[in-house]
Amino acid sequence: MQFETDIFNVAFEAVQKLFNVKVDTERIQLQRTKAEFEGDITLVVFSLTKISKKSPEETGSLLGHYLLNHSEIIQSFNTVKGFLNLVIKDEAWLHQLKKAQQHAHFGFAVSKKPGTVVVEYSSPNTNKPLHLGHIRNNLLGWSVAEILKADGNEVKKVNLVNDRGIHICKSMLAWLKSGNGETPQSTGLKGDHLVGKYYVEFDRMLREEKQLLMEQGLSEDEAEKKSTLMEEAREMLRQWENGDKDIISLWKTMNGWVYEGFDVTYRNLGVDFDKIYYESETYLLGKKIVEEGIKKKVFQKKPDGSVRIDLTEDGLDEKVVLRSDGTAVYITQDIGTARLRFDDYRFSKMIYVVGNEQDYHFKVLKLITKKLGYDWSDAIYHLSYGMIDLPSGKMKSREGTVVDADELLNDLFAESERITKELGKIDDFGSEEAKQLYRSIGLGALKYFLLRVDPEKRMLFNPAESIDFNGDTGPFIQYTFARIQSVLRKARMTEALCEYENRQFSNQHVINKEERELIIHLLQFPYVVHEAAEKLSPALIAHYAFSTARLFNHFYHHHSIADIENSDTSAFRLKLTAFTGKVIRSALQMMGIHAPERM
RNA sequence: GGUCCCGUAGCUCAACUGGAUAGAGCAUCAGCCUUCUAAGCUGAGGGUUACUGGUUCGAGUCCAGUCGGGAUCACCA
Repeated sequence: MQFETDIFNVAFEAVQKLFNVKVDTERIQLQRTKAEFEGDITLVVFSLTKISKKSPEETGSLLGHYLLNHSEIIQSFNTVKGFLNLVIKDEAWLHQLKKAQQHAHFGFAVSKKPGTVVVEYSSPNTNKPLHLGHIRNNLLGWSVAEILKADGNEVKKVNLVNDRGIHICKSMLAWLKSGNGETPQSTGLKGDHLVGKYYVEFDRMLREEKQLLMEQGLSEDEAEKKSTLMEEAREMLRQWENGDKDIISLWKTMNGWVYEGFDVTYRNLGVDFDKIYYESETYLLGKKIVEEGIKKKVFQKKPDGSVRIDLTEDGLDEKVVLRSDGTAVYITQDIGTARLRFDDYRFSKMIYVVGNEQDYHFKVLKLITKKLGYDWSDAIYHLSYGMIDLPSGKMKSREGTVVDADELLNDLFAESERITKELGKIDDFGSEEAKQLYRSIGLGALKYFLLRVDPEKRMLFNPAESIDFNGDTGPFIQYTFARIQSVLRKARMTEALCEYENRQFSNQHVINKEERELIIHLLQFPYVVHEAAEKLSPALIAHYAFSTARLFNHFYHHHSIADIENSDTSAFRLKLTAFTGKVIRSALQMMGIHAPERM
């Protein structure tokens, strides 16, 4: 918060002088004053009454007088119960505003922090197309990485493609059995969708087989074990790990289709990576580490051939790290991948953006790396985000209740086109320019919708209502930006005002209520960015961007910015408007949302 | 069953390390475009923060219990 340290220091000194005690720093609590009271910053004095041995009102009043006399920036104060509300001088705000406006990258950290932060996100399986849940993951990961960069961190975005394992074999097997040589070219299907079709097909065939077995009196578990299809899939995985030429070749082909499809979706979403890891390239290292771990007695080889780790003492269970047939499981490769990453980046922190359904997995991963003696184990952090629910419940790919990423994007682009055309504000745009705008508005709606919610919390998406373009939405913020640019454009074409950028205002410039509120809010931006980075929460940026837009619109409707008699006031307001635009653009940028000049 | 997470307005979400009268948007109702973009602005109604107790100057926030929802405890990922 702006002026926090200034006031803190004087308050600290005040307590010492007035009550003759050196206080613990946490006793001095500062916060923004609530809107319904007069003041900008509030000192909560309850915790100081024990020291002052006076009533909260009296304590506040004594401190208030001291602060008023010893701080340059305080205009006045009032006490309500145990709250000491401080009014900061307008000239102090204006002074800060001037400094902020001169800042080339206001809101972004000035100095670099030591160390490298690795952010893993996306991490798709190559057996099915991306859905809404993956979109939340991608946008969260991307945005968290950008926010960390803005806060001065060296950041590497990495993706871990889960390109091997039993699930891929299922798609391959189904394609071999009933694919008739279909390809993306022959079907016109996007590659990831084609492969996904066969993953679903495998599941259908398996259910059929299990049904037959269960009719013979087997339980579901037994049926799964007895299933010849499952056995074939497992056999395929063994052949794959043995490097069987045909299997590898088919695997390469089908994964290739998926990657082409993913690339399109990633491009649409505007996410990118510094490095892509493939499980097929890390699982062997994982297996090697497991072998070493057996010697170190971290893992135990069981009579059935499987390798396990006993985590019961840590409150968890016994965990398999290698199957009895020697093949690797999920955690095996994750151990290898983590180690490889450390060798690559020597990270000071590694953030895994992965859904909360895997909380257990990451507890295990952290524990295993710890037991293996890796000191970077503590640097592992699981950014665990909530699932997206539909009104009907959880999304399930097998039951076809998923919201497909590509479909959703296209729907949003179409909706944005419809609304834009209806409003008719960009009728002079060329078709390509218009198309770009439809995309950026559709994406703005989607990204804001997903990022505004606290990552930890699960959220609800209603396909029937889809995503709004009015109110607390991305397009509202984009619209406010476009409106700002429009005002500035007009002013630049006015002879009396075109020089507004070069005009300097005095700290004694008189400001109104709406301007004051907006200025104070704008000056919070760097603190918000810092907090968002600490909490790894793009939601804080989203809320901030929204309230910035709301405050600006409020100001806009109460005062005329450009066409007024007084050119000093006008120049001041134009500069304030331009600065607001800059802050909004930076905030949107951290969420990957484009700020359009017109819409 | 064990472990963990969640329950805030009709709906979707806020509420800084415990702080003042729990805030926004959507939806509903009533207003505002001869003026810088109405994807906007102004106003109204809407709450026992699931429930019961406790901790204290103060609890949506912390603790215990109850009810309701979810995740996980795979030789799936």
